[in-house]
Amino acid sequence: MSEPSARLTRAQQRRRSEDRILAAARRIFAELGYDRTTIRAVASAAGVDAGLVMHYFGSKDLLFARASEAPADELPGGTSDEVAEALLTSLGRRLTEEPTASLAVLRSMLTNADAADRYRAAGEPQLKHLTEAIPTPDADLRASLLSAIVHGVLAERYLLRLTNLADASPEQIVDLLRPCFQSLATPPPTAE
Amino acid sequence: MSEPSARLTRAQQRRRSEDRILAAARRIFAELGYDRTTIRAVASAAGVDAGLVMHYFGSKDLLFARASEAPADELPGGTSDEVAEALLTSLGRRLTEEPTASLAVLRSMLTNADAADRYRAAGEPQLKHLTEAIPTPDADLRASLLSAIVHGVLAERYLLRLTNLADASPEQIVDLLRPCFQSLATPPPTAE
DNA sequence: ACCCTCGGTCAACGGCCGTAGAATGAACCG
DNA sequence: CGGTTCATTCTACGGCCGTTGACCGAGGGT
Repeated sequence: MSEPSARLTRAQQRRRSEDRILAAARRIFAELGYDRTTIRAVASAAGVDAGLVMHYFGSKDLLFARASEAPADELPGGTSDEVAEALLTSLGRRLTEEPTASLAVLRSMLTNADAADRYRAAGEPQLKHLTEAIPTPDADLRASLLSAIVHGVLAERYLLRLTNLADASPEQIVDLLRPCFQSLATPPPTAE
Repeated sequence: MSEPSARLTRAQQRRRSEDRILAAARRIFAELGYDRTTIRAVASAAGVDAGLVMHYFGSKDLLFARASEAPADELPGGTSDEVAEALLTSLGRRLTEEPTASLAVLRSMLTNADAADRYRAAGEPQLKHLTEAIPTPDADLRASLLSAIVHGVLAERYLLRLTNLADASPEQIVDLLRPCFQSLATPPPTAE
């Protein structure tokens, strides 16, 4: 009996507004970073008043926290080769479907302590995972280098939009990086 | 008759103040990035008034431009192997002596268009150089990946200070990255 | 029909920032 | 010594921002 178009219950209204605010926040945080993003701009992009954003999310920090929530990729365990391939697959996916929420963190991490913490927290389990799979004493450094490479590529492709990286196909990037990842994940087979 | 300690000519005074302002600006821009750095903070760290900074440098943008001037590394030409090794050497040097001026750019490039342009401009000749030395059709992409790796490592070591990367010795990092760089700089010897 | 609830707006405050311009006093030059 | 230059400081303006609290009006339960 309810009209299919207009009428919304209060809960629906609220949810719709919150979703629109979060979507706008993710987009703008990812585009401008934490500092240059203003609550007023987010509100305006979401079609609401700035006061409403405060009302629902409490503060700019909390809004950023909510907007940058992103499920971390689960890397399956296994040999170092398998983990390297899994990391490549994860990178390939992130090169295919632009991960706006994690881009917000990536964009802001160099100038905002909260975002930096969030970045560390998101990367830590993956780092631990990688470290455990790499059978060398310097496993932790190797894992960190792998992480640095992944994020360096993502940053230059999506944030800096360096044309070479932005135009390349995910497969091409992944294929070029494969030997790179393998050399870091596995001890050199040359000496034995 | 001039005291060895105190008396300074006007030109000396000016030069001393400009140098102190530039040094403070480099440090703070590198630490906080463009946006969070205030002229007042730079002036205070340099022991002068904010008006003086404006008087000498004209604007915050111009101050940033002056503070982030850094001579680019010249990469010698040669085979792809040699260029890869030269890039590694350059990275090793930047891991040994912290390059404050380029850290200011690195810190700010994700949130400031000027810094992003400066970053592109600084990297472009090196990229061209790398591209010319790599004998594959996808040389430009390979060069960009190499650049992304270098800057990813620098950012995580100096800006994010991820402990694994911050504690490692430059030699260790360079050695681990060598096969990585070689695999990107040279076509795979497997297929032939 | 009543009234409480609550989504939403509006106007304002206090703070920090980049920047401009007047004022001061010492260094320089004749 | 007198006047000019110039390094330096002080004060203030206008703007943007995060945040607040009063206010409005339409649900929605009873």
